Amino acid sequence: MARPRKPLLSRDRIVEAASTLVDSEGLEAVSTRRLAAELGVSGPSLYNHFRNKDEILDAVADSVSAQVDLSMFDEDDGRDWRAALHDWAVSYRAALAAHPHIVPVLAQGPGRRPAGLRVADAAFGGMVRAGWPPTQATYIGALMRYFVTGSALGSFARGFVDDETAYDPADYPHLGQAHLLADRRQKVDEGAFETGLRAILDGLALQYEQRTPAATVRPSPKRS
Amino acid sequence: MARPRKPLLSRDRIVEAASTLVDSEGLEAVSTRRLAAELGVSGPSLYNHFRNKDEILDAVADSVSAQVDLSMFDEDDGRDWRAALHDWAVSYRAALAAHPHIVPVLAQGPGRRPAGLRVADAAFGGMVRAGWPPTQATYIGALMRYFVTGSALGSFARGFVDDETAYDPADYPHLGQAHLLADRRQKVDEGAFETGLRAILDGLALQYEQRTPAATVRPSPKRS
DNA sequence: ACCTGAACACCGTTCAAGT
DNA sequence: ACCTGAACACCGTTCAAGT
Repeated sequence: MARPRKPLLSRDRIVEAASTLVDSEGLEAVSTRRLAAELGVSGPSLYNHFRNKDEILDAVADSVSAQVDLSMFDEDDGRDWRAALHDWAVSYRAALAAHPHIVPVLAQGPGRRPAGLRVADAAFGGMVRAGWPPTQATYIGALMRYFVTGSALGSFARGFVDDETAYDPADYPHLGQAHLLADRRQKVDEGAFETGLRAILDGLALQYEQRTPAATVRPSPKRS
Repeated sequence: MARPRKPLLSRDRIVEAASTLVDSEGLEAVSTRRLAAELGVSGPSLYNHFRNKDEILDAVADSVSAQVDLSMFDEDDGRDWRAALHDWAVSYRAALAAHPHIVPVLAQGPGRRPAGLRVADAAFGGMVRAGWPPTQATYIGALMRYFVTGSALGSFARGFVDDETAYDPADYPHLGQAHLLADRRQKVDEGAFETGLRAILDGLALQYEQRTPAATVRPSPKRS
C-alpha cells in the first residue's frame, strides 16, 4: 500500500493501543512488532511518530499521570492543605492501581513526561499557596510521589507465589503464613497505604506548625 | 570443551558478574549472552544454574536486600522503635542508592526473594517487640518499604534532561527553572527523604500513643 | 509525509550432543 | 552434572523504495 492519503497512525492511536496492550498483557507483551500488528501496520511505521519504543512507553505512562485529579490544588478549592494532600494521594494511587503494569515506567521520576511534571507542579503550587515555604513544598510533592508510586509498585499483593510451601517459616520467624495468603496481602497493602498516609499527614502537620512563618499568601490559617 | 572437571560457573559467580554489569552499564546491558561472555562461557550455560534470566535478576536484587542493616531490630539493641525505624530506613535507602539500576526489580514487592522477605520479617519482629499490635507492625514494614523504594526509584535526580529549554515555564507555572537543575535535584531528593521520614516517624508516634494496648508480645500476647 | 519489506545485529530459551 | 553449538522464534531499529 505504501503511503495512504489519510495517515493510518497517530501518536494518540499508538498510545491508546499500547495502553490497552500493557493493561491486558503486561509490559513485556509490548514489542514494536506486536503493537504495530495490533494497529494493522508494519513495525517500522511506528518510527514515523515516535523516536523509539521508550518514548511510546513514556507516553503511556504519562497518559496515566494525566488521569490524576489535581482539582484539590485549585485556587478556589475550599480544602486546607492537609485535606488536599490526602485527596490527591488517594486519587494518585487509584490512577496507578488502575494500570499497574505501567507503574515501573511511571515511577522512575517525572523526567520528561509533561503530565508527570504537571502533577508535581500542581502539588507544589497548592502547598505554597497554603503557606508552606517553597523548599518544603517541593519536598512534600516529592515525598508524596515516593510513597504513592512505591505503594503502587511494591505491593505485597503482587509477586508472591501462591504456594505456601514455598515459604519456610523457619526462615521468617515472625512473618506468619497468614501474611502470605492472597486475601491478606491485599488488606496489607490497603492498611499500609492508609496508615502511612495518615502518618505522613500528621507528621507534616507538626512541621507546619513549627515552620518558619516566612511565606504566607493568604490570610494565614495559623494553628487552631 | 564441554564439561570441565571443575564447574566453571556457580550461582554466586553469575550473580556477582550480573551485579557488576548492572551497576556499571544498567539493567538493559544484561543479556544472557553478554553476561555469559563476561564469565567466559556460552549463553546457554547459565541455564544450568538458573531457570531463566528473571531469576538471575531477582538474585541480584536480593543480594542488595541482603546488605540492608537489620541489627537495630535485634532483641538486645537498646534503641526504641522510632530510632530503629529511622536507622533502618537510612540503611535501606543507602543500600538501594548504591545500586540504583536494580531498584526497579527490587521495588516490585518482596516476592520470592529470601533476603527481601527477611527484611520484612525483621522489621515486623522489631515493631511487635516494641509493643505495636501485629497488624500495625505489618503495615509499618510495608509502608516504610513503599517510601524507601519509591524514593530510590523515583528520584528527581534521574530521568531529567539537562537542557533547560526542554521545559517551558509556561507549562509548569510554579516549578521554577531552578528545580530542574542537576544540583538542585539531588538536594530535593535528600530533603524530601529526610522530611518524609521525619513526618512518618512523627505521625507513627501519635498512632503509637493512641494504639489499643492489646498485644505486647511477652510475657504472653493472649488478652483473653 | 507516511508507509512498506528487507536487512542488521541482536535477544531468551531449548535441545541434542559431548565429556 | 555441566558445558557446547545449532537452532527457533523472536526482538528494536535503520534504510532505501514506494506513493
